[in-house]
Amino acid sequence: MAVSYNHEAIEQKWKKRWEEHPVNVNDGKKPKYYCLDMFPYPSGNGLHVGHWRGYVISDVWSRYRMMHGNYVIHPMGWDAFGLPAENYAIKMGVHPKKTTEENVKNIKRQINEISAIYDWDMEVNTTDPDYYKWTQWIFVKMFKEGLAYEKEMPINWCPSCKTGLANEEVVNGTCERCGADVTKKNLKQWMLKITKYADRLLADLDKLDWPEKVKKMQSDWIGKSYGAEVQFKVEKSDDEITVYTTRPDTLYGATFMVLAPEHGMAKKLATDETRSAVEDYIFQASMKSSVDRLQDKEKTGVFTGSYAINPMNEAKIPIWLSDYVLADYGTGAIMCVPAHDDRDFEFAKKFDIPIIQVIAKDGKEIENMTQAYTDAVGTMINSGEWNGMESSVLKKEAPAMIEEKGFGKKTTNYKLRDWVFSRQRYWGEPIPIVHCPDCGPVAVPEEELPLLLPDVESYQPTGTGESPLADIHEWVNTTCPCCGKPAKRETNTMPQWAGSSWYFLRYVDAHNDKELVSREKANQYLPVDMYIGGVEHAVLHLLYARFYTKFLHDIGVVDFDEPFTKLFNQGMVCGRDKETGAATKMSKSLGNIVSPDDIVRDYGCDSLRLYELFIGPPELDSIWDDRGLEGIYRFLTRFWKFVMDNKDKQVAPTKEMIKYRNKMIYDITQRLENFSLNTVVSGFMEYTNKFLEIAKKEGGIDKETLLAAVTLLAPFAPHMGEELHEQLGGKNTVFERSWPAYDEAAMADDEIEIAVQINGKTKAVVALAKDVDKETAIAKGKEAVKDKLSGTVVKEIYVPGRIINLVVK
RNA sequence: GCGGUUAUGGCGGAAUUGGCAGACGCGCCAGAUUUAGGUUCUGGUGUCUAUGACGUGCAGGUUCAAGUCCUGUUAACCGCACCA
Repeated sequence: MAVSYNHEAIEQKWKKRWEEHPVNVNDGKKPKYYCLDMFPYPSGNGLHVGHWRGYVISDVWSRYRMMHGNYVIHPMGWDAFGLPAENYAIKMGVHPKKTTEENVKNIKRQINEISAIYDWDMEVNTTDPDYYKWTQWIFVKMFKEGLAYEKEMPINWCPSCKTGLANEEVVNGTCERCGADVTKKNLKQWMLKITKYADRLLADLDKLDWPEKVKKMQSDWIGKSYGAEVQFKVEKSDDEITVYTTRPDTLYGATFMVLAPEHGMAKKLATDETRSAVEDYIFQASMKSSVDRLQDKEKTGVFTGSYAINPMNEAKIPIWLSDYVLADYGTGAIMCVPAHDDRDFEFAKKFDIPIIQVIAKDGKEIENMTQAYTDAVGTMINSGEWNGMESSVLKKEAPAMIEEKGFGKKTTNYKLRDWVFSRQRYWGEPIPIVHCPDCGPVAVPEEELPLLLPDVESYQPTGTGESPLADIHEWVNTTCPCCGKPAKRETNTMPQWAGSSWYFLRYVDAHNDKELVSREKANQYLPVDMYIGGVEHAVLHLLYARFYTKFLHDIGVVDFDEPFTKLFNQGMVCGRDKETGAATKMSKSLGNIVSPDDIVRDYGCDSLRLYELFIGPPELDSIWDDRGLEGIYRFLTRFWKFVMDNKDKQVAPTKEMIKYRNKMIYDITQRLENFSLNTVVSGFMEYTNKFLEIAKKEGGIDKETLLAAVTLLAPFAPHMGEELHEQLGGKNTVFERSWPAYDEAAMADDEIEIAVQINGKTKAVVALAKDVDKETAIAKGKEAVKDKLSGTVVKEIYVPGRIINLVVK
């Protein structure tokens, strides 16, 4: 009688064994494969089963690559700067470093429960001075290259977190982290010139094997548009206003102009009659929060009293101010063509401004226009020398024509803004800059890095726009590295994204104290072949990491300029709402968190790993169900028994065993290659059931089939894989074995069951030889359904291996 | 508003190029084992007015044949949101 499945004993045994003899070793000859997880923030809440999902997927994939002869780089680390530790410090007075250490310890313990092949020699922690030395070093390099610069401007400000935010961190006008309404605050900030890379960040998306959705989100975020800048003279003045338009073809249809209230010319354009109204409007606009401005509402505006001259036809058009025009996009001023733009149409209707159509839809003007005609399709009318041209053609040619006339120039624009990089918080990398009254901002010399984050008495953000570091006078007051005179340190810290934008480089050379990463190692092991993580980083982290990589490429640190060749986004694991049955995000406040710790104890790591995959298609959100886990445990028990009961029977392989063995290898491999991991698990169940059936009939199963099944299962349930491999007489580790190969000839069926339909409805099933000819097949089909066949067969369809359909009238 | 994803039994979900809808698992029903419960094993399980008909959000269409293709439409979720 075989020993029954004891997950605890087996898992303990193999965890220990792997610790002594790691299975993933670099012999310097195997080709590398870099499989990366998005590294976690070491939260005090620990991991829940949702976190496990991505880690299990990446580990299965890593082990699968290993069995294809790769040396797999599969590291893990900690993105440990950030607000929760700092907020905890404010509340409890515990140093964030201490909190972080404790959390890392706990989460590392939890992650080890997964039994993934993480190489802890590569571990990095963004809050480790040996690590952030290089985060600061990159900043210094950017500063020296002119990519990091200071600017005073109104930035997004979270009044709750009391810090500035990047555009990417503002979600629907609220703070990405805490949900508070974001306001504007005028602050001197460090900025990173990510816009310099806009074109490359956009163009190189084509090189990436990423979900289309993510590529689309990035390209929308970069938001490149093509158009023209056109200069309009201001009537009775020497001033000119430049507008940006993507529809220069409609230039003759411009009947007014709108400037953002923040536009530099706004006040100047006011006349004596309009001055008070204009100033009032500008003031009101400045008081609105981002949320107010985003809200769907009627357009507001004020006439400045001034007029602009359309350079094409000398037409005099009124200049208005309105907050529907954004100050920081294009030139902050637009020409308005109400006939062909929805927003301009709405504005013109409200303020009774004339509407001139310049594109004839279907060859004629639209009568009683009730909405703008925005397609660039139709013949130009009311457009002087452009009359008769096709709008879509003119749209492309107009910028050059305008440029030729000297009225403006062809240009492109981006929605992407430079990255606001300063945070007025404590728990981040100090920005390594000294402000000297004479020399201006000077970088801390590279040999003085890391610039250590000093201890403070109070972690409380000041709220004034200064970081808590500003209160540490002995730290702030220093000397200028350039001229030696008294100077002050920059007191802002970097955003959490700084450390996570390059960590994947550091893993492969984590202990290098001379360089960020040695060029040899970087080029040998990178880029990342497979990056697995949640879709929530589609723009933030992934865009920043691409930017950093391109910069490091440009300064010669690495030879590649895209960090992540392939990206996979796993879906969330949700809880179920007890009342509605609807899927809800697992959260502490809803009390629907499932902890992996209990499950590992009760069912074992292998069960949890398989269930994380079986729960649903890996790219979709799924709902956790404890009963599903029971089913997996039953399967593993059955599989265990199947192998243990048959391992010593020494049964010679039958044709059927060989056939199903090959089919199993084929199916599992195909599904795995397609990342259809839920059906891999169902495949294991199906084939196990099939083999149990055969074993019952034949008195056992041949050893090669058992070994194939165990080998296939190993990346998914590694402990059971190892143990059964050993039980079957295998030496060392199952992961030394190559992934099983299949023989297509052996898996072919001699007979294929084919449905026989009459008028598309299945009436019978016949077994046909695999190479049967059409006549025989149809004859057999007819024979099988002869009782049900009435009328004349007008058409006979035979699709080999698929179907016989008799069309009867 | 624009863009995307999704919709299949009581539940989670299967279904290369259009080719037997509901694999696999959960749950449920019946039986075996057990003093009993649980475990395990065997069989069954889409619906209905059941030898047949109907069934993949809804309404049409193409086809010998549609979950799959086309047109329209609804709902849920996600992303962007006055970017001129």
